[in-house]
Amino acid sequence: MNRKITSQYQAEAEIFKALSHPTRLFILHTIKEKSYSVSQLAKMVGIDISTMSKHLDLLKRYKLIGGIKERNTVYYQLTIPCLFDFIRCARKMIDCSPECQQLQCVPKKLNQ
Amino acid sequence: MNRKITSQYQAEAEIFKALSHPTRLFILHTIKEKSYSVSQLAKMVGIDISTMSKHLDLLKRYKLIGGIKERNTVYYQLTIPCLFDFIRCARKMIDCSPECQQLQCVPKKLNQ
DNA sequence: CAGTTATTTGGTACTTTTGCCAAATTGCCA
DNA sequence: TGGCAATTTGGCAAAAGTACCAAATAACTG
Repeated sequence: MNRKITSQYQAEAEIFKALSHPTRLFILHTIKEKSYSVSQLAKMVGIDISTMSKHLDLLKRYKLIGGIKERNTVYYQLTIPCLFDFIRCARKMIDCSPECQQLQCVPKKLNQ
Repeated sequence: MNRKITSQYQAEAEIFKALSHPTRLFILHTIKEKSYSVSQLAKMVGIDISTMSKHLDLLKRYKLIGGIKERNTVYYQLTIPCLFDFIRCARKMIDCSPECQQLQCVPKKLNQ
């Protein structure tokens, strides 16, 4: 059954993995309003340009962002507008715990 | 600035990381309707019980699931009901690409 | 209490991810 | 064409994640 589960959830897991690094979340939030170049983003975060390039490449591979080349600078921008509906959704979930307690949707008997 | 970004997006990134493994997504979907024990889940996936225990522990650390002990078996269940609103939301995003093309929300000039 | 069952923890090996440096590539401009 | 600027790629080392086995723990049962 291992194979079956893998194929079913692999793709989904990979998207989450793409979103599972602070720098990449920063990128997505930062280029939401305005495109930035690789070196601009690298400077903002304080990491090597090549490292930033690789983060951007990863996001590009999952079609979350895309780059537009002007002269010899690549400006990155969001490809999927609904990405932020999603992230808003994620935050709602993350903040859910207290709400959950109000709504009493925590399992009745939790061992500690 | 590195520090600032880390603190701001670290927590969010960690939640995504918790969701970035096929087995853990399987767990969440499987215990949605009905609680299962560690060994039951391990058998379904076809991995070692100790490995499954560690996946469950990770999800528990992020308060996504909780365990109820009956006799000497621990049954795991979802803690956050809105988790699936979120996952539905994630799937919508993942399936977004074709929609996006219809809606022409792909950047105008994408270099390949 | 001794044995059994279920889970967790510790240890180890393997793989993947991340980040830097250096080198290669691409495209502009004099 | 030669040099410059921006980005990408390759290589390596450190860190993190994953999976197994074996041992430890916890809780029931005779």
